[in-house]
Amino acid sequence: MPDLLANLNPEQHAAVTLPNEPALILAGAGSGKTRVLITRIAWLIQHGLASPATLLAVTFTNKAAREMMSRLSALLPIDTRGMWIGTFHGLCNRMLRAHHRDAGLPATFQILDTADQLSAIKRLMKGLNIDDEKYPAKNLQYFINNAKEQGLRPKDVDATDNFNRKFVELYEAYDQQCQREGVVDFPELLLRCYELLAHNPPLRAHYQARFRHILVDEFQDTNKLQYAWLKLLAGQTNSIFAVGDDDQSIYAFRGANVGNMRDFEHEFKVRHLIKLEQNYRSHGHILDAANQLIANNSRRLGKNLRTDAGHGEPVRVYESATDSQEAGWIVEEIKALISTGTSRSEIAVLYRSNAQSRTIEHTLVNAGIAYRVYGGLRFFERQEVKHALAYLRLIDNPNDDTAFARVVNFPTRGIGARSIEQLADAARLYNCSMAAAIPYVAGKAGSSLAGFANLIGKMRAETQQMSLPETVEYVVRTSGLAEFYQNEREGQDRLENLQELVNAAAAFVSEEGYGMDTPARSIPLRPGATAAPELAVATGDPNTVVLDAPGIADPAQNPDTMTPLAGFLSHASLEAGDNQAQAGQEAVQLMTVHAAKGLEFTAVFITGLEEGLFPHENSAMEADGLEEERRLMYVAITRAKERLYLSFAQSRMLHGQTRYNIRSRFFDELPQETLKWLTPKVEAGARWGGRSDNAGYGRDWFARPDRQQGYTGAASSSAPLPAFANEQRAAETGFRVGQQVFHTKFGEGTITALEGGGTDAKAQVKFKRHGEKWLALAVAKLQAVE
DNA sequence: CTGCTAGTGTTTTTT
DNA sequence: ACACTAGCAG
Repeated sequence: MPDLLANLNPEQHAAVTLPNEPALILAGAGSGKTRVLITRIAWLIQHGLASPATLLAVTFTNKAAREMMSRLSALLPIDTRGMWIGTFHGLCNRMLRAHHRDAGLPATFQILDTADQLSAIKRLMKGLNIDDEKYPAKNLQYFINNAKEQGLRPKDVDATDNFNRKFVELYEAYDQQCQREGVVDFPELLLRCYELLAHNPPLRAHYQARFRHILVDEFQDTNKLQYAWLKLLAGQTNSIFAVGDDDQSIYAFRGANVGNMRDFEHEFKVRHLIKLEQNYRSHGHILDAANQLIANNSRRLGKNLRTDAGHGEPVRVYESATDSQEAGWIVEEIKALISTGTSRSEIAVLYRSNAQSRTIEHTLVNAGIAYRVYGGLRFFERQEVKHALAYLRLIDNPNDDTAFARVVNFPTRGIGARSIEQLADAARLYNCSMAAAIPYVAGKAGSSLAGFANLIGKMRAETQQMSLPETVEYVVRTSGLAEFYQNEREGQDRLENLQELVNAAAAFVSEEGYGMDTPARSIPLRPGATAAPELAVATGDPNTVVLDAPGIADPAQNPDTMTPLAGFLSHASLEAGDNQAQAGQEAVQLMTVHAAKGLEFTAVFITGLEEGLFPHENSAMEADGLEEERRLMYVAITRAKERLYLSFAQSRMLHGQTRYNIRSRFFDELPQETLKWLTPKVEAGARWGGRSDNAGYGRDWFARPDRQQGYTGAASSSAPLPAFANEQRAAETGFRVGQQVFHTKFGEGTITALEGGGTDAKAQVKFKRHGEKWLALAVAKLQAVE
């Protein structure tokens, strides 16, 4: 029996061996959070306190779920496949498939990803003749998802004004459309599952009796609905083992509610609150910086990281004039790091927003340094892959209008916008799907549509006995997609991706344990399994089935669980694939701070540390926005193991305009003794002439004279804006940065910087012909050009 | 039906 | 700056 508890520190040990009672583990960055979670599960099983079937472990990402399963099976010789370890959405999908009738869904219900959802909403609004100017589809999408994540159906939403009433009305129409088409969006998976349990006492009792141990990772990221779902599953008797870090809560913008941690503590009367504060990642100075920064936040649960490693190196700070200079310096440092033996993949360049990567990428390319950027299109989001999936979806569920609209004329088969409009009208008239409305369309349009219907019908018939990979290959071929991309000049990559989709289907079949020949659209009984593991309450023997609630469908006998095809389509929606280019390559890592959460690197650059950028200006308008930015900075700092660089630039190109920024307030919140300024530290007031505070925060950076200003929110229009440093100078010197000026000798130019005050005031001017020059305003005769 | 142009948006992101 | 989309001309 492996000693699971060896090498755990006292807090980790205590957390792993807690009794089965509500527990909150406050796990600081780099404190071995995942290890505790996994060891806890293994320990429960090893000591007979739980069986794999009575455990439920929830994560936010598939990556985290996979890591949990692989590390768990490394600790204990168990098959993690049947265990309820997964993402909120994945687990809800599983439950809804098993009980789709109770949930009011067809067996083949399909999942709309965010893009599918938006096109479904656009289609709906078009049909209802809604003015997209007045009610933008994107806003409606946000409104709907937000409502669902609060657990609100249309009838529950408080419609305070006509505008909101319209949104509620559209929300209702959207839900009806989804229901008719047999599709669910992401938040619907959770809400539907929540309602399934809430409205079905025997089913709820069944799952409550089953999941004696509920473990939640990244608890600070849960939203209201996810927390409500967890409470429902826990019931009165079960406990939740929640692991999280309020200081790393950086997803409020997508509905995460840190307050859930406090609520959980009170509502579950948590007696076991354990803080993991021993950090195994970073050197001392880095942790000191993180600790002191985050201490500026209020309403924390409270935590201070400590390390046994020494102070290590100081935190290096660099100021540059421009963003390209900043990039140049980063590249030089990277070269130096590489030459002293640091692996490229151990170096990360972090930024607040994606737009910042461009300059850095350019500079890296020119220097010939391999890098990789996180983010971007993922495999199942590629258009050719989505096209192929749409055909597969239509085979399984002809009512899926989103899939129908996507491929009815792709590859082109003479079905134009007019025909599709006619068809949509007919579908609305008969309240049926577009596929079902085809017979009602007359004329030429009708016959070409009938041709498409025949194609889908033929595909459905001929794939009846095919395995999943065969089905995918057949569809890619028969749909005409393969031929289309074959003939397309730039279609080679897309063609390869379609082949990759066939491979993905084969991999899926093998990973899920289906027989390779299992027909894609039949309900399989997995070979080797005497029954589905889902409802097997194993008491020692994992193959012993004890259905502890009579009348609850056993997925093994119930023809209502997922077919390989439905499973694959779910998989494609729920797991869009890797979004990192050429994984595994020895390359410098470029990513946003958000994307860096959970990762660690020997050397980390945090770039663009400027007011307006980091903290981001938009955060000033949001409640607790600044605190979230600070947590983000905290996450960024704690990624570094040995060496941390902080940099900022005086000017930066953004959205085609040069912006002049002052350094981030975060510099003032760090312990100065840990910082080593590589460029002279200029006191905040000095550059701009006597101001010591960080003015300028919250300014509307995007004001553009050539474009009409849209609605920017109440906060920006009603609250008086603080004075902006450059404007402050403008009042004293009569000039401002960005201003066009004329000089008798150098001609026309633009002011790029202002410095000093009174008789010492200087301006840096970029002349069209003579380059950049510093001019003393008292001497040079600069004229403003209007 | 395809290809161009004008217009627009532009923090962070998973499912 | 740049990428994406909607609308329209060919």
